[in-house]
Amino acid sequence: MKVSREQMAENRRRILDVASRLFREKGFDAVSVAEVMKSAGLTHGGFYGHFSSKDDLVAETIGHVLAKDEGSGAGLRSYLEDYLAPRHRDNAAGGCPTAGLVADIRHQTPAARAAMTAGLRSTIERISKALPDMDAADKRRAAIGTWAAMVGAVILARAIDDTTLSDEVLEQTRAWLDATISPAPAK
Amino acid sequence: MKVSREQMAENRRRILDVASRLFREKGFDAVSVAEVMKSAGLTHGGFYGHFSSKDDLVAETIGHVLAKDEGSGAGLRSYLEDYLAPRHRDNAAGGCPTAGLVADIRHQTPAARAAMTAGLRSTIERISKALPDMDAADKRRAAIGTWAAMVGAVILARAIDDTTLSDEVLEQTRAWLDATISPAPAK
DNA sequence: TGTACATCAGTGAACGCGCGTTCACTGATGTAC
DNA sequence: TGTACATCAGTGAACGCGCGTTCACTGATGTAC
Repeated sequence: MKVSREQMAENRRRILDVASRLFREKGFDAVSVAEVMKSAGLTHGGFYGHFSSKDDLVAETIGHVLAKDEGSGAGLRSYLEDYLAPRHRDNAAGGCPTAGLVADIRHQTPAARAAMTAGLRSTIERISKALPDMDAADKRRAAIGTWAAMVGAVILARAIDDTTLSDEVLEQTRAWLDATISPAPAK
Repeated sequence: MKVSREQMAENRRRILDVASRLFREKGFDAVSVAEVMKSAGLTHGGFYGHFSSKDDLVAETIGHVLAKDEGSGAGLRSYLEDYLAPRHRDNAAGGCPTAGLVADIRHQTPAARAAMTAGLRSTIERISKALPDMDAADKRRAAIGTWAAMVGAVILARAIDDTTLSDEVLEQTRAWLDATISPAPAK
């Protein structure tokens, strides 16, 4: 049966929300169109009224989730603390879309890669602005290095089988970044 | 037809070599058993004489490729230079197994995760030993942070659609790590 | 404002396809004599 | 060392299954009067 225009827009939003969680949790390939639609409370046949293909959903989802992911607003130090935490590692579905999706992007369509590239560009700029006083070139360098280490550490920690080592990777990376970001903030 | 014992052992080795390249290039899910066997010069039916399942191949491949990946032997600085290079980014099939496979491991069997964890543990130790003089705790911290940034940077660089930004991520991470590893090596 | 009907969002059965896996068969290997 | 035959690595057709996608249908929406 037909639904109202607002209902349809809300359905589309719910499909994207649910897809972004499922994709982060399981990866693009391991999530079926039927699973996304069922999780959104719909049947799979209606999918193609909203998206032209599963690839289209993937690209739209990346744009959708990165638009929402506008940082905490708090300082870089507390951002690091939340990011490099077991809670974040264990919550891929609700966690950073970059950490959850970036490695899979290599095998997706050009539209999906473009959406992810835009997200990465803005994240690097956001981190750069949050860095303490240094000249612009140093800020950009530190922002890129810091972001690479953050994403890398969460990906490594999620792969590791052993909680002790996994926790250590997060905690040591956090301590190391804390130290390198401001070499002497005193105590 | 039956083949000699040595031939069979060589076939198994070739399957693992070919699988490790294909998995790094396309990801575990996107490579079929038939594709691996064909690339190894065999037919798909013979696969189950060597491995009990595709999951088994995945786990065996990780052990196989990590056993081979015994570092360059050269110094850490030249390792960084090769690792954080466009040539490495563009050669996922022949590149670092960690950068190529670690993000996918989350969705694999416990055996596969255990093999990857062992590889990560030994890589961290290897980097730790290659670091210049500092006390043991600092070495381990720097090794973990450095490794996270290396893996993260290559994964980010491979996701990015824009060569300029991708090159920049590699180069800035390299420069940043170079600077943080030895704060004042003079010139 | 109230009615008549064209529109179209969502339904669910059905499709073709590629996947992992199985199995009856083949013929070279390698052992027993 | 040479022959006879049991073994078994590899072959290729076939299987069941889940996937992305299509389509005839339904019935609430929202527009024309």
